This record gives sequence, C-alpha cells and structure tokens, in this order.
Amino acid sequence: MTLILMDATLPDVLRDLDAASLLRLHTVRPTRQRVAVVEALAAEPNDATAQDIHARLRDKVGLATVYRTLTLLSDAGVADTLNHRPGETCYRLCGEGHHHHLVCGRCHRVVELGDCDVERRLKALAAEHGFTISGHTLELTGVCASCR
Amino acid sequence: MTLILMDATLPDVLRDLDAASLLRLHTVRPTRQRVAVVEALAAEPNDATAQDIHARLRDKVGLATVYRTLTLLSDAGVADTLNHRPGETCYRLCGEGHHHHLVCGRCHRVVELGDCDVERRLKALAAEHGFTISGHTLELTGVCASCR
DNA sequence: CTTCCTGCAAAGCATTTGCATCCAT
DNA sequence: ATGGATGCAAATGCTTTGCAGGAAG
Repeated sequence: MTLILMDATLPDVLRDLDAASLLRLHTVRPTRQRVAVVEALAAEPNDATAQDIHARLRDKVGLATVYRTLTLLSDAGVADTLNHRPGETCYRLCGEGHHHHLVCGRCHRVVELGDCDVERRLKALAAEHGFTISGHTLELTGVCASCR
Repeated sequence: MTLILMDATLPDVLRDLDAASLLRLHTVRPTRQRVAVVEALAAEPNDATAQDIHARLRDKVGLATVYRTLTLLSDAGVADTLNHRPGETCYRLCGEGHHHHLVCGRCHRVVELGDCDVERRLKALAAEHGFTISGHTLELTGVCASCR
C-alpha cells in the first residue's frame, strides 16, 4: 500500500487520499496543523522550505510546529528531504516523482529534468549494497549555455 | 590544463603541484591563508566544513577568512561544494573524483560508492541542455540492510 | 486522566558582514 | 601609495528547544 503511494504522482495521491488518511496510513496522528502542512506541501509546485510552508499558513500553524511537522513527515516517509541549497532544508511529498536539476553555478538558473533511465540503474546499484531506496537527489553543477 | 587537474585524483594533484601553484593556475592570489586552507582541504580524508578547516588552522586563519576562502575556491573551480547535510556546507578539492553516497535515513550510516558508468550518461544528458558540468552530488536516501 | 501537540519566546549554530588594519604590488 | 585580504566582533537567518497551556483518546 505504502509502496503504491510512493510511486504514484502527486495528483494521484491527492485524488484518492486526503491528507488525514495519508497521515494515518503512516501512523501519524492527523492533527489540524499536520493536515494543513501536508496540504500546503501538496499545493507547492516544487520543493518548499519550512519558511515557505509557514508563509502559506500564517495564523494557522506556528513556525516551530511547521519545523517539527516537516521533520516528522520526513521520518515517517511521507515527505522527502532535499538539501539543494546551503542554509535551508527543502521538503516535498513522497511520490511526486524524482526531480533532477541542472544548476548553473553562475546565474543559479535551474533546469528541471524529467525521469530518465539512470534511475533504474541507481536502484540496482543501491540494492547491491543492501539498501532500500526511498528517494534521491541529483544535483549537477556547472554553467548553463547562456552564461557561457 | 585545468581539465587535467579536474580529472586527476587528489594525490596526483598534490604530487605535481603545490597549493600556491594550484591557486595561481586558477587566477587566485596565493596568500598565506589561502594556501593553508587548500592544504587543510587536501589533508582532509573526505569533505570538510568551514568549521573543520578552521579547527585545523586555529591561530593561523580566522574563521571568517576560512568561509571567504572556501567560497572563493568554489567560485574559482578549485573546490566543489557539497550540500549533504542540512545546516552546513561541505567542500572538497576538485579532482578527488566524485563521491556517491548511500545514506541510511535511520542510522545515518554512509556507504561510499565508487565511480560508475552512470556518470558518463549524466554528462551527456547535461550537454543536451547546454550545460557544461563541473561537478555533481548524488544522494540516495533509504534504509540500510542492518536497519531493515 | 494521561499523553502527545502546539505556540511563543528564548536559545543555538552556521554563515555573513562592517570596519579598521595589514599586506603585497 | 593603493586595492585587495584579514581579523574581530556584531549581526543575520534558519532551525531547535524549554516550558506552559491545549487537544485527543
């Protein structure tokens, strides 16, 4: 069940399952604040920082709770943690599909790549080391065409 | 010339080139502090944070200068920036070969992977988007065998 | 009731910045 | 001399924590 969710795309997850049910599935008590955070996370087109989420939920959820909730969601396997940027941690709901980015080191432009077959190889590689992969981040650093 | 350095392994870089020459090659003025930082970076077995470097250079280089120097080295293409961990930025000299990690989300154990042919594919992929790649980080998140 | 959550404000850290001083050309 | 580099300390900004009040089972 969980696995199915993990592989589904975000729209699918939300179509079939409300935030509260998603939380229960992962043995996380669905409080008002947690539901709000999950929904905010789902509403975010890409990744979101705790600050981003809190901005959407002003007056509804305290900043500290947003931080605590995101950590909780990550531990529970509901959200993935991304460390793209130095100084802040990004989150996204699991099951949105992996994102690969091309980051220009000069202008910081970001090109988003779709899934590719590299992915399949990575999972096989991880399996050889006894790992069960729940997510990954690939960051390519370089200079984009226009900057060059 | 630069390219050769980028592809060499760390020991090679240090065998043929002292820190000062390495800096000059990248048009960076080799001050006493910068040379010290490069050497400290080379002495570090894996990645190092600014704090790590500063710990090795107590009384020799101020913390602020370590930060400024690492940023400079990264911009100049002497060092790569890694965002493994939330809250702190890691650096390593370019040319140490790319590191791939398997990170256990539960016990945080890290398994280091050697280079693999996935790399070649990534560069081709980036080229299709007009990017010139100088480095990359791949982070796989999951649960290791013993935790499972 | 009892346990877990939350909010608020007060820390905690890594990192950056302002400014006076110092160094190299 | 002159522009860049450094050190120190103050300031930032993200994140965590302590604690008292609240919600859920």
